[in-house]
Amino acid sequence: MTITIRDVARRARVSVATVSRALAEPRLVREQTLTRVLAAAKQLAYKPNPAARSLITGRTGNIGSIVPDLDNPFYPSVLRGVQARAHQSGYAVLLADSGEDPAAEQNLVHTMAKQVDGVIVCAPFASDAQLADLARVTTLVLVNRRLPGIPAALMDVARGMRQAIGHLAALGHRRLAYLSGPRQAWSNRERRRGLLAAARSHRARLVELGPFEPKFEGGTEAADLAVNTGATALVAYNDMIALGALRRLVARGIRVPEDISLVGFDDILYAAMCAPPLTTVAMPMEAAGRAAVDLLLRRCGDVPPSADAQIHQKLACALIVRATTAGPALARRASARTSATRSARKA
Amino acid sequence: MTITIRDVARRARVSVATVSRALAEPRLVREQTLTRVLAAAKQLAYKPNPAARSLITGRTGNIGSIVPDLDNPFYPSVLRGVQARAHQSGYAVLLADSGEDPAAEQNLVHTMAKQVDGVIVCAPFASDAQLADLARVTTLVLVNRRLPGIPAALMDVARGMRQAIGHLAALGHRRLAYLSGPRQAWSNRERRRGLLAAARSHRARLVELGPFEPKFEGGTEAADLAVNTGATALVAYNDMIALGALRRLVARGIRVPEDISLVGFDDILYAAMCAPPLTTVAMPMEAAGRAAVDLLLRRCGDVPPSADAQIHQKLACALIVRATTAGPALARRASARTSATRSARKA
DNA sequence: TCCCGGACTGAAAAGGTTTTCAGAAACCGG
DNA sequence: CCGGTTTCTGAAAACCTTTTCAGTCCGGGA
Repeated sequence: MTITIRDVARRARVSVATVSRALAEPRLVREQTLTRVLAAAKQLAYKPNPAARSLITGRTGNIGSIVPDLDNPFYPSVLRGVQARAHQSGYAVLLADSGEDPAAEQNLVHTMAKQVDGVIVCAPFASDAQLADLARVTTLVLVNRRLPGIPAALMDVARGMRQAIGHLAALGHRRLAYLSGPRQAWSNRERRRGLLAAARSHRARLVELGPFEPKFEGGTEAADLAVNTGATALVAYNDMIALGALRRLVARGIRVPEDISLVGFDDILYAAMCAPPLTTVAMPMEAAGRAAVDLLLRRCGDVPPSADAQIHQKLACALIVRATTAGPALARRASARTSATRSARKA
Repeated sequence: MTITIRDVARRARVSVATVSRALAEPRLVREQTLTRVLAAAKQLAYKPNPAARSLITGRTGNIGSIVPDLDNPFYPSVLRGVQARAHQSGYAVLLADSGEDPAAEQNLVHTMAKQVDGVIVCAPFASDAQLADLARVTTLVLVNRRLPGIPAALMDVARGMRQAIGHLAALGHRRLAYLSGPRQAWSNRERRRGLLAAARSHRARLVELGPFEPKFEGGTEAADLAVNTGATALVAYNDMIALGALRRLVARGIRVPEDISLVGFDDILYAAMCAPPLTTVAMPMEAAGRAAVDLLLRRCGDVPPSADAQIHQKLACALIVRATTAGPALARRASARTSATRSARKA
């Protein structure tokens, strides 16, 4: 039933070797035979069996892709980039959701290893050692995580933070609060570091709150704590927290941005959809996905290794000013009217 | 370098056949040999080569999964279910994004066909004929799409719509507007049908608007048209449109739900996060993903086909009442104040 | 005329596993 | 102790492709 290379060979009256060559390296066969083979292949709708091919070549044409949580809109966006670029290069994508569990991540990579040419992994929680282990079992590319020796698609978080804090400082904010994400998360550490540096250079006071779960609920919790700190502007670990905080602030009658400013991080789809639309630092998630694939294919030797090939690719972030930031002067005036911010000033 | 079944055989001093049996059908080998083989396999960290295996068995252990757009939060949720269930059953998931293009869908299925045991596809736009074609090239399972003879994970949209309209009718609404999704989309046709039936049985007047792009922008457009129809309640094709409409209404000073009620469809993550939180019909997306995998594995013969096996699995939807619906009495009073709704009443 | 090289093609090995078939070993009742 | 099962094991075929190696054929130079 299933049609193989022998069928094509028979129909074109050549050997299987010739068919293989005609399809893989056309310049190795005579013009006349080539057309005969191609015609036969087309008529029979021949599709090479990838299992047989990969058995002998050792390559699979697949790329693994591990994300911690498909419900976090950040990752589907990365995936989109991965998927698009991979398909463009003739690769298929194997998807796995690790459920934020580093142990599961390990397992997934191990089981995947044999059926992919490499793995792209978003692993905010795994330890450096764990990742180093994984790099030993397969070709690994990280997204949003820097580790010496392992290729990675990174984002210029420091610059994004500088822009965000610069924006707030320019508006006149001097007292900031950071709504922290999970303490062990690499990206939280990195964002925090960027924030600290930026705050220092702008001589802004900064209090750190949290850690909070990087979800909507975490944000509502964060908001309640933040209003008591006297901060005039809040910088959230990510948009989910920011969105939760936004909603909670509004629910408590604290106006954004009049009473308090709010900056998110990531620029997920909803950041533009909420009311008021969220000022946030846009992370180039799709581009990161594409970059990761490029790095991977370069590593796999599919692409000739050019001398200037970096193993770390850093992508630009950009602050997107929407409607949750404004000057603190308004906030001070307004605070006389809401008990929430009044008590916050006392603190 | 790579360690094969022969290495295990040699170390356990048995034949490769025995190793294969020990790992696949342990009851076929003697206790004593079994432990020897298992020990050897473990020591060598032996992992069978899936290519070699699938070459001979004809099965791949992979499930293909095609979604039209990863940016629509509906699909990552489905994917989550697919992924979880598949992994649970020892299958890997091949992901592809068709970009809402039925032609690309065809291609993807064809290229995937050889490396998967079956494909789960969300194809709102493909024609029945196209899908029937695909079912001929591989084992196909549809999500959210009914077609005779092809297994599918469906959702009880009609019931969801009945609940939604019943809810609005109970609040006193008699004039509804449907913010339609893409005309060719199967789910739009189905939701529209459910809505028409429900509206009729509640003797509510219904105007149809659109079609709109099922995105946030489509919703803003829809809102502008809807305010002129005199409808007191809006039912949107999906949450993205509803969210867009919500934001546009609020921006125009039309209060939701006081001036106009709004019901979404899907219950994507953001539906609970916006302000006010969206009343919507929850679609069991993750459950649908799981159900699709179950149907697929049953079709593949992995699971013994029980007599009562349905090829169509229908999952329940449920209206989730949040804060965008209220009685129209308020709306009427309020309309005197906003020119938008005043002009709408004239229309 | 002969030899050499290049262009093209075919036979066969290799890749790692499962599965069939037949043979060996163990067991049982007689 | 023997014939007949039953249980267990091994050799080898099969899966489909790529790739190596050797060969054929042809033209051109000596």
